[in-house]
This record gives sequence, C-alpha cells and structure tokens, in this order.
Amino acid sequence: MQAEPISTPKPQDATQKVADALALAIHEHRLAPSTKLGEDEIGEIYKVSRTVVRAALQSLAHVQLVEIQRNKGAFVASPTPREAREVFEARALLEPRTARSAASRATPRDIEILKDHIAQEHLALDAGDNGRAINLSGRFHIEIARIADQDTISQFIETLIARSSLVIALYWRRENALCESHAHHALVQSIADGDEQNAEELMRSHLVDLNSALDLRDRPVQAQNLRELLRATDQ
Amino acid sequence: MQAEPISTPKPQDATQKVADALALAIHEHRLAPSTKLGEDEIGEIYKVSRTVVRAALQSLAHVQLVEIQRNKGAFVASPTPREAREVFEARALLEPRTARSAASRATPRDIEILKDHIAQEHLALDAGDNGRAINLSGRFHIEIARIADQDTISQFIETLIARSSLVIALYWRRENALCESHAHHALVQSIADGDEQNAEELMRSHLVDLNSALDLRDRPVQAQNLRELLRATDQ
DNA sequence: GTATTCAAGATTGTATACAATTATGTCGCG
DNA sequence: CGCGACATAATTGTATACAATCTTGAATAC
Repeated sequence: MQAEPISTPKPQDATQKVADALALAIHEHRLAPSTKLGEDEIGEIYKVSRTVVRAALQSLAHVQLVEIQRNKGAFVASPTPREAREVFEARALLEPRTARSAASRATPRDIEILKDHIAQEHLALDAGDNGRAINLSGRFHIEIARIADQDTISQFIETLIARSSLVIALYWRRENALCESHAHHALVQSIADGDEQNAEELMRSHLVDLNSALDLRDRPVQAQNLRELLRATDQ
Repeated sequence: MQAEPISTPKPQDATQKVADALALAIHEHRLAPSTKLGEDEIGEIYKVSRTVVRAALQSLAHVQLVEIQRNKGAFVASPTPREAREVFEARALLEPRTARSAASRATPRDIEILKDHIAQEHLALDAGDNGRAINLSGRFHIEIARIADQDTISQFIETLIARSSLVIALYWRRENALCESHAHHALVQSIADGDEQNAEELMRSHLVDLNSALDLRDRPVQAQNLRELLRATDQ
C-alpha cells in the first residue's frame, strides 16, 4: 500500500467508495468473472446499508463490470468472446487517435507521471503481484487518454480498459506480460518527443499485440450460466 | 386511501420506465437543460418511491443526461461549449466507421426500418413537433449503429446522441433541420447499395454539417449556476 | 436600510422494514 | 430410486423512516 490520495475521510460519498473498492478488486483479478455479489454480504463487509451497495452495483453495471439480473442479483461480468473482440476493436478505434493527441499536448509533468506508472508496473511484476500489474497497465492507458484532454473519449476508454481487465482474466494465454512494458516505454518516448505519428502507430501496434495475446475461441462460458447450460444441454 | 383505480401495473422494471420517460422528455426538449429534477416531485408523477426515482436519476447521470450534485439534487445536464465540441468530435470519430460497417451488413429489413425512421421524421417536422423530430433524427443514427452490429460502439454512440440532443437544445442556431433529412436519405441510399466508401464519407460530411450548425461560442451558462453566479459577482 | 445570524422548512443521503420473487430442501408418489 | 410438488428460507425490489445537509426567511444589530 503506497501513498494514495485518500482524501475521503468518511463523510464523502459512501457509494463511490464501495464502487471503487469493488472495481479495484475486479481489476486486480481478486474477484473472478461470474462471482456472485450479494448485497447483504457486501454491505456487511463495508459496513453500509444495502441502499448504498445497490447504488454501487448499479454504477458498476453501467460500465459493464458487473451484470445485474433482475431478481437474481449482481455478478462480476463475464464477457463473451464476441464482447471481448468488440472491446478491443473499440480500443483500436479510439486509442491511437488519443495517443496522437497526447503526443501533441503532453507536458513534462505528464511524462513524469507516465514513467512513474511504468516503474510501478515493473515493481508489481517483480513482486509477482500480477493483479496490480494488470491494473497499473490499464491505468497507463487511461493516463494517456487524460493527457489527450478529451474527457468524453477518455471516459469511453476508461470503461473499455475496465472491461479489458475482465477479458484478460478470461482469455489471456501468454504468461509474459513483459512485452507490454516495452511497448509502454516506447510509447512514452514518442509522446515525450511529441512525435504524433509515431505515438499513434505505436499505440496501434501495441493494441494489435495485446489482441493477439488473447485466445478468443469460444468456450461455453463458465460459472454464471452454468445451471442454465446444464439444464439446456441436458446431458 | 390506498385504494387505487386498478392494478398497479408494475410487472416490469419500474426504474427503467422512469428513466426512459425522463430521457424521452429530455430528448424531445420538453425538459430544458438545468431543470431541477426533484426526487419527491418525480416520484409523485410516476407513483413510485424515491428509491426508484434515485436509481433512475443515477442511471441517467451515468450517460450524462443529468448531473447530480451531492446534497443538491439532480438537474438536466447542460453541456458546456467544450463538452459540446467533444461530443461531436467523438461522433466524428465513431460514426463514419459505423456507417461503413452498416453498409456492408444491412439487410433489406434494415433498409425498411431506416426509411421508416426518415418518414416519421418528416411527419413530425410537418406537424411542427420539433422535439419529436430531433429525437427521431437521433434514433436514426442509433439504428445505423445497431445495423453495424457492434454493441460496444453502439452503446457509446447512443450516449453521444443522447447528449447531442442537449447540445442542440443549447447551441443550435439554424432553424431549418431539413438539410438533415436530405443527408439521411442519401445515407440510406448508399447503405442500401452497400457502398461502404460512400456511406462513410456521407456520414462524415453529415456530422460536419451538423457541427457547423452549432454556435459554440462561450456563453456564461444559464440557469443552473445562476444563483451562484449572482452571489459570486455580488451585484 | 443593509447586513449578519440563526432557526425553521425543504431536500437529499442512508438505513431499516416490508413485499415479491427466487432458491432450497423435504415429503410423497410413481 | 428417481421425479415432482409444496413449504420454507434466502435474496432482491420497493417503500418508508430517520439523519444530515442545504435553503429560506425573519429577526436583530449596526
């Protein structure tokens, strides 16, 4: 645990705190896809009422980190291969442009932040904390979007990266996420240089690399629909 | 005094119904930007509790149709010129690609639907129902995204078009929205022909046209911060 | 007459209570 | 022994109650 901006003493929005905590757990792969998120259970954990928990869960459902089934409850989302493909297609559409824009706008301070992200990512990897590394890797992309100074598109990218974390949890096949670090480093370099063309191209190829590290062949999904599946196939 | 006329037809999700009703009202410009949306008031109108109303408002806040200020309440969103610009920039980034994809996938049934949309839009315009016309015009774009069969990007476009409705309410300067109808008609033609290149280009220029019909020069925003503004300037 | 303070009213934030739906486990029948 | 129906438990959906915060307005001091 490092110095994080914990400026939320208590009288701050409790809903946001719960949503953030759950999102972090999902991003760090501590909560696996299809995990049931009972309202009472979460409320007990965070010492808040179901009212607050429900608001948090709905918030997460809006960015598709959780799926809410009426009268059934909330579950950590479990993207289908199709959804996984779409997420990365959308990223391929948005992020290269964003990287270009970031290259044209980045301040020295921004570069510092990006390099810091990479450093922390390395630390997490060395410490074997894969979950944290994945989260940091995602936040690196979010940071670039922030630098690009396009709030609307940044928000989209943020949700896409959140979902990417789930996609990775489900469909990642390679063990070495190291290629990423190299790609990120090169990206920062081109952004620092203000080389828009290169930044855009590096981001594009980086996303292609990420995508190629996924195995999106259909698999009949796991826990969530398990009961329905078994009942349907009726073996 | 609990006796109500007949059934309280609430088999379906009440929250969604309230959210849809409010969204429609906003899209049709019956609710102006910065309008206060009191929870009790809305609850009384739709005969539901504040619990449901709050969920609906939060849902709308997620797509930025309303803005929620802590301890202050919910207001119909009032995009700044910057936000307005960003919304259309994002549309320019996403929709041409979507139109291309739609051109490659559209079925005869899809073409029927699109043409029907245009027809209804004409009817609304002739009837002088501007709100409905604007809403239909937006849904035309959403329909194209649906045909493109990319759910993730479609969702983004849907929120962008929703916000566009607010932008138009605030910054539209031309009276004649007729140009749109023509543009839509040409778009359908190219999609029906499967002419991907043309569809993409037509969508691009259509969005440029729309954007050029906006007057995004800053104006000190209106009602919402009015009180704060007056108190700050202290005249 | 203007400005400041403070108390009452109104509105939102959160917790709890009740209703509706779904899941589970037992009993009885074939 | 397996299957299905029913009762019970658990969970979610909705409503209401209470607490915290903000707004409003009036009384008072200057």
